[in-house]
Amino acid sequence: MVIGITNESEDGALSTDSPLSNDSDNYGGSSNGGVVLKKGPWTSAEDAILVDYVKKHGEGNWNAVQKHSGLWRCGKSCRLRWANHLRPNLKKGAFTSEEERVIIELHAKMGNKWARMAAHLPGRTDNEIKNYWNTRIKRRQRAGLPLYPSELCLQTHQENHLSSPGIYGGDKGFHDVLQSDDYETPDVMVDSFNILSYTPQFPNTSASGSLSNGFGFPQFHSYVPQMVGFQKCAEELDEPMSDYSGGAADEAPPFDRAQDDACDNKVFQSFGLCFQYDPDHTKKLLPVGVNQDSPFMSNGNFSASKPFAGAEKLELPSLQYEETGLGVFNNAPKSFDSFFHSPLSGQLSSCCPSPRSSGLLEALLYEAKSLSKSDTQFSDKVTSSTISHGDLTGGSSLNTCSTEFKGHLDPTSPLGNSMGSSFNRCTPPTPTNGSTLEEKIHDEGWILDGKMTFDCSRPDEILGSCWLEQSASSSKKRCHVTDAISSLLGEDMGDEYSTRTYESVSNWGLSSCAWNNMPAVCQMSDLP
DNA sequence: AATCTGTTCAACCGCCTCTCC
DNA sequence: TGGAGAGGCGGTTGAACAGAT
Repeated sequence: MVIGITNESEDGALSTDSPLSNDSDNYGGSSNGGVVLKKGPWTSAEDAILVDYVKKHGEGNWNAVQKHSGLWRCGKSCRLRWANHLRPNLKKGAFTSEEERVIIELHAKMGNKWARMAAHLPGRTDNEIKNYWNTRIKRRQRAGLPLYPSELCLQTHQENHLSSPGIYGGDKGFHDVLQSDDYETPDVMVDSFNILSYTPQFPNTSASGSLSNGFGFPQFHSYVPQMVGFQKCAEELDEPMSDYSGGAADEAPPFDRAQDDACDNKVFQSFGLCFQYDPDHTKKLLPVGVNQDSPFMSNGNFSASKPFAGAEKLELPSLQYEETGLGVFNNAPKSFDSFFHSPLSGQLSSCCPSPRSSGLLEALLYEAKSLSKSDTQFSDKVTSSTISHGDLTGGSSLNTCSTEFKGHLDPTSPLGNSMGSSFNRCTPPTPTNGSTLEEKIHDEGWILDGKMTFDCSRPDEILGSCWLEQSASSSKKRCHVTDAISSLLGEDMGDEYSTRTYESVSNWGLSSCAWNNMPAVCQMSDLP
């Protein structure tokens, strides 16, 4: 049976004898036992009916509203309307600065627990908060700002540092976490205001004296090229880089000194991945706090869906902060220094503002532009860097990148997969030959053919030796790259940028090496 | 003035948990 | 104990609006 729907004028006045419904043609409706329930915007008449009903019967039993009031709305819709718009004591209007502050704090601690957050903000609804947050995310993303104020990060970090020795100092290595077959996101259940955070542990790194703790802010989950920004900020602060990289045990990095917001932001934006620095160079500078549970890091992206404090059962990411998914290199200060002091780094920092809110495409363009400006100098590095750093590997087994590469492309990679996610996110158009970009990589060998050994810890070398040199020495491969990038970006953009963006692609690979915990030296051999 | 693009926010949907029988 | 219903929650959508071109 379909109940007849009457129409209601725009002002809510009923045009027929029933206040219910109407407009179902416009907004559709769901069938509930043959009754077509109205959907879409509520009219004032419907609101009045609902308010009247609640006054008489109280909240709850929403499915009974329809029966008792004749309001042709499903119970859920009634509940939502009441909770979000009709219930008393609702605050309307923009959030106050205090409310915003609370939201930010709460989100840092809770993640996307809108309802729980709303409980701390009288008069505000979860929907409001959710909308606000999503808007804020976009806004800050556009502005290239971190989601959370640095003070909050620092505060939270300090709390983390103090409150979670078991996590930071745990025995379970990051390898274990990452590589266990049954890896799963660790749950960190905490009291809402007693924050614990989870940061994966890395092997061969001391719980103290590493930058992991110091940089264990999600904001620092970025990528190496952007570290130049960090350096720059350090310079502005008159703080030599060594102060950071060689910090004493338990010494928090002096981010609290970066009071200047602009600089502060630079710092926080600049460090995506966190590195653990081993001063004796025998250990790798490993990405630390590559915490996929972080709201900032998932799939190499900034995710706002999770509290960086690690509260709550952690969720899959929902969005954002598409960080430039570029390289992650894991090595000791030499790499830092060489990178920082390389012409490339200088130009990167000085010429090309990092696309903070960029996604893969932006990252590509950014990288392309950056690298194009440093081509001359950079090429020098390229031609001299095809070396193997076996000394860094110790007894590490060498993995062929053909194997690892598949891992990189695995969107389920627990570390979020800079490369896999990049490809998967972008889902490049099918290249002309019908294969995907990934397939091109494998099948046509424009990346991997030939024997090649490179040091994953040396992005400059990888960029040079693996990709650039290959490309430089083989017009064919360069063309392949060009084609692939064109496919990825679309013909127009690809034409413009592809001759540069193969460097970026190499960064993805590099990033993936680190993220997938590859040995420091990756051997590209025996590949098609 | 028309069109395009971005933003905001109300509402819906699907999934999950809880409660009751 | 398990199934059904109700409610809650978070993600997503799309209309309305505003600003830019």
